[in-house]
Amino acid sequence: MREIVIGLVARSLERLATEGVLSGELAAAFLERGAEFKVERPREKSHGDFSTNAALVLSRLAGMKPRELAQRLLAAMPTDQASGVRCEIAGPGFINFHFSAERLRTLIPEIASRGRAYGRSRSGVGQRVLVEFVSANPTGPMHVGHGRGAVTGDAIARLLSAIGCEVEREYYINDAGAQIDVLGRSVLYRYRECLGREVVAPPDYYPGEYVTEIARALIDRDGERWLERCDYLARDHAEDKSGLERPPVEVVDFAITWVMREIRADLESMRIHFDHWFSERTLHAEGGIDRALAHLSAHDWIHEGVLEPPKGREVAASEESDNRVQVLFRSTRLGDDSDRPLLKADGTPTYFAADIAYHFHKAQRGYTRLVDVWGADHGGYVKRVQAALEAMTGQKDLLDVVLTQMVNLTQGGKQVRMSKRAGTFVTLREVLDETGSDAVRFWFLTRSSGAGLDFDLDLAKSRSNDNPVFYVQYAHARVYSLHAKLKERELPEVEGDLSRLTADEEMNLIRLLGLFPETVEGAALSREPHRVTYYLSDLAAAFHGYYNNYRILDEDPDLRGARLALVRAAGQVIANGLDLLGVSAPESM
RNA sequence: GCGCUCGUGGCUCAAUGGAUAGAGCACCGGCCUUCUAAGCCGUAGGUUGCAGGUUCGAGUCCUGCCGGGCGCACCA
Repeated sequence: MREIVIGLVARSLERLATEGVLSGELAAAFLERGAEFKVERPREKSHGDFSTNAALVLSRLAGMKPRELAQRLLAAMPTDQASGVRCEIAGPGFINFHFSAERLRTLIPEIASRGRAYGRSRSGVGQRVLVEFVSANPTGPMHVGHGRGAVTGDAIARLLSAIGCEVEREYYINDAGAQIDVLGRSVLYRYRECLGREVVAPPDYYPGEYVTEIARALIDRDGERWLERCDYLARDHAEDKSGLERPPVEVVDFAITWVMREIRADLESMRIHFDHWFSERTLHAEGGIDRALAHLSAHDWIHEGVLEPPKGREVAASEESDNRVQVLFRSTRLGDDSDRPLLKADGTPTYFAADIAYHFHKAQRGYTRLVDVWGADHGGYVKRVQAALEAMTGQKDLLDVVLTQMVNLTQGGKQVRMSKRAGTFVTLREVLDETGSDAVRFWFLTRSSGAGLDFDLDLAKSRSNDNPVFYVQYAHARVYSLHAKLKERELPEVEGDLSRLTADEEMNLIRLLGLFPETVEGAALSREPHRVTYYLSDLAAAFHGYYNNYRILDEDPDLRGARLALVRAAGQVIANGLDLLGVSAPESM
């Protein structure tokens, strides 16, 4: 619908320009500046279905008062009775567009014929987008926060596909680095323990029960084969960590594989599928990091220097080793507040170095756009990674980063404490088992990702109208129940007479249906899936309100057919919207 | 100290720079025994943290404060 109005305004502008209302030079500028006008949905209903500020924006250029220009535009507007669109000038020079009831009703057959495609568009055609999300370290099971990132990333990917982008999903596996050694050592610690050998907990280890499970599985596979490789765990290393050996690669791989299998299973139960699983190790192995550093170096983005310690922050006594010369990336040139280290003292790359090499790798794969979904605790890295990408590719704004805030679990109004230390750590798996994928997915998308989120376990699984997931899904199920009722009563399927739809509720419902494509496009472009969630709640409310006040299965077949057609269109849009969120649309509940 | 982020009715949150800032809970008032579920309809509730600025027009953009969250060394 919005396209129709944009088209009207554009043609009117062209006509004004070519009819010589404006001089040739002005006309060209006029048309170009015409791109700046907006067609939007007025908040105030009496202002019509759409409104444009074209006359306000272009009045200075035209040398006319806004209202005068609006008059000219209006006169040149190719609308007539048949178009079903009426326009008028209002306020300081807005042009408002009203769709006739007849014109609005044509949406119903349009939705019916487009079916699942209604809401999809082609504005993103030609874009190749890589969405990287989750990327949880393979050192333990996914927790609720990872779940939010997973759902957000997947919904963004779905939205981008819906506007015609070519989308791929990628998971970056941090299977290199110190935390992996800690994982391996944690497994060996439990391994010795399970085999009844003397053992002292190493200084750093993962305490979760899953580590013991991995250790048992390792025993099942390899028996006592690794015992002599972990003698050192019989000694205390709290004082001197130098005796800690690196765990054997076979053990580490076993553990990573085990954890990743769990993670994949969790993702699978949320119906999230990745196109690529990118291993940090392969990046190291294939020389990706050296390549990235060389690339930076060649363009003078690297220097050796000394970093100032951050001010106002306590420096742990053991950590003071300042004034050390290190290899730095000149991120300050691109607005970062400090240069960032690329190599550690021992010459091995920092995590940051690996990360920019990874993003360089992504950029070289030919995507027109990269989207990353990170936890808010990584917010401090956005600028430096973007800066590095800009330095390496010369492209600004190649990478969009969406940050997701914390999830607070509540039950019965009380907060469920999540604490690794206390062992009351709530995994995503537990929440999925408790409430199901639909509830988790929908609920995680009920807030903008930058805002904290309360997840009420009791409410999320309740079958009540206070539960937004239930409320929306139930609206969809009701459409199907009407069909069942129709058959039960042996009423004939008739086409109905759409002109019988005249009530305010009916018109409002149709208008809402027309809003769906714009909502999808806006959500995709701004990477804000919660807009769809809000939209669906609004639509479901309008649907339920209508259902409660009007008898859909009216005695009069013409009216009944028309109402059924409207309700069916609403059901289609709800199904399409839920699909964008990855939530099922049940036919009965 | 610095960076990111958020600040909107009592509560939880919406609002591509547009006209009179919207929902849902809760509250209050009314209706209801009807296609699937104790539901439905309505009223009221606001100086958008504060102060400036840009603009024809600011919750939205800029600057400075105040407050919450997250982060800040060769950890990933």
